[in-house]
Amino acid sequence: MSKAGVKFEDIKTRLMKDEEFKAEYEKLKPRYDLIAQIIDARNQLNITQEELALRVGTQKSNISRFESGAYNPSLDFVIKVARSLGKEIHITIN
Amino acid sequence: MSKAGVKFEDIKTRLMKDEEFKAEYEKLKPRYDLIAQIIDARNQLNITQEELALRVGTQKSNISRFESGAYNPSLDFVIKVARSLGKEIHITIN
DNA sequence: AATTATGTTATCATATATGATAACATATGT
DNA sequence: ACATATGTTATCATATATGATAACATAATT
Repeated sequence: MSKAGVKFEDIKTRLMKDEEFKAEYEKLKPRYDLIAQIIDARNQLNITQEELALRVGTQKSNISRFESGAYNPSLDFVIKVARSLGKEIHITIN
Repeated sequence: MSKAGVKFEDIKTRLMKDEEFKAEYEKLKPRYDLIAQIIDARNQLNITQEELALRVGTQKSNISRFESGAYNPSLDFVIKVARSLGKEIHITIN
């Protein structure tokens, strides 16, 4: 047990956290990527969250909530949003 | 109003239904396409719904329910399933 | 034909997504 | 600085996704 320096356990804990973080990130990435694309598309069209909400048939608060990534949306919801922006959604696995 | 033959209203109704059907189909298509890909992937790996359920951390009945398209799954759920099959999921809009 | 593996369907409990409203924060324009 | 537009956050009610178990159907294997 060295008095000074970094303890192995600490490193391990930290690496573990990095691993956990990475795994968590990988899991969330597709969702965040999609959200980014949708925000992009909305900005391209120069429409507000309120206008998008109108098209989708919901409230601006809900669009904000969605764009913030605060929860895990259903497939149909994201499809609805994308189509309200005049976009088709394509999902592939490989 | 012709006694015989097809009435315009009927055609209109039918076309309307076709439109509705088409719209409904277009809305559901991304979901069904994804499910088809996942069933494909599972078959490629030659694993059962039960094995997939095990990997996902759920029950075989739930995988069956999902593959049947009986409901509107969350993004995270489909991501989880795809990754349990060793696949990454890619979502793009355009 | 009998047994086993696989998939389906129904049902319940629980967690969470979604719609909705309102209050607030912040940016934008006059 | 004020007013307006835009986005955020909290909260509630309701619908629905999800986990779980069990009973059933059907296919596959011996």
